[in-house]
Amino acid sequence: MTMDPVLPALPKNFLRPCLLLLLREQQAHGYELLERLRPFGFEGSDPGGLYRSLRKLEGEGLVSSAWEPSSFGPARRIYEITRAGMEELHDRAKGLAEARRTLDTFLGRYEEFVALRRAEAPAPARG
Amino acid sequence: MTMDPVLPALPKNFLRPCLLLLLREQQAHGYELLERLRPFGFEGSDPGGLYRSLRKLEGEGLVSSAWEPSSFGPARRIYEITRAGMEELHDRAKGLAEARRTLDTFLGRYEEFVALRRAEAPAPARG
DNA sequence: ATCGCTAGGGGTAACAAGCACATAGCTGGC
DNA sequence: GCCAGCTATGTGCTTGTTACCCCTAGCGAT
Repeated sequence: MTMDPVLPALPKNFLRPCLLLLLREQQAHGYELLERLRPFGFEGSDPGGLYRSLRKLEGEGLVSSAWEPSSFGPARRIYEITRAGMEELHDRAKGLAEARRTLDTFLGRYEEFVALRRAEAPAPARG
Repeated sequence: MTMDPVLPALPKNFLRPCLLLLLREQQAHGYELLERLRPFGFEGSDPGGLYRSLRKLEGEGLVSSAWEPSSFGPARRIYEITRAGMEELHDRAKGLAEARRTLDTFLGRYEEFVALRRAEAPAPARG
């Protein structure tokens, strides 16, 4: 059944550009990114996927990492965006801007039809 | 390599809501939908996926179909949206509106950073 | 009958997402 | 020492989606 109330319907590989953007704003380790990802629709879940994605980005040379020995807990792997990663981010941003335009088209036509409906049948069950 | 110039990065199940919207505007057969889908970022490709999606929608009761005997070519299957399909469309539209908000967040922060950059290093190579 | 067009459909391999589970280091209590 | 609990990083497994390429069938014209 899988009955979600609204379900986000985020873009396809959205996690990757989000990570690149966040790392561009500020280098970080995975656990921290998990928190900073929330405003982008990732509800704090799935650390596994996050780390996997980070390792993949590193494998592609888009981010680099180094261990940081922590004095109060286990060592962390600090991720940093590379120059190639920034270029990738630019490209993805272009694609996402286009996706937004497409979404606008969709939502525009959707709402247009809703408005039309309302005009045809005003106050269907009222009074 | 598979280097797409921009790559659309559309939402995950975007085809489905698009089909529902198009069928809500006007009933149609598959081949026609293939054309009408273009403004939504589907470059006329993959008829297979389209038909599969349509059959699935029908299996879920969101669209219904009937054969229309054509006098000048092979018969076509005409698809029509059902009431359940319209409700599904409403739900998806909510989700997509949320996705657009998320995209706005992303692009806002992205451009913010780009602008900041430009302020730091104004006119790098300009006569 | 066969070619070419329109229309509808299937198979599959690659990839992404989601979920649970495993590992490892450190701190604090006993 | 030892165990519990926290932080931090990671792996495995199972599904879902996507993308690509191929196949069938009806019809009109040659």
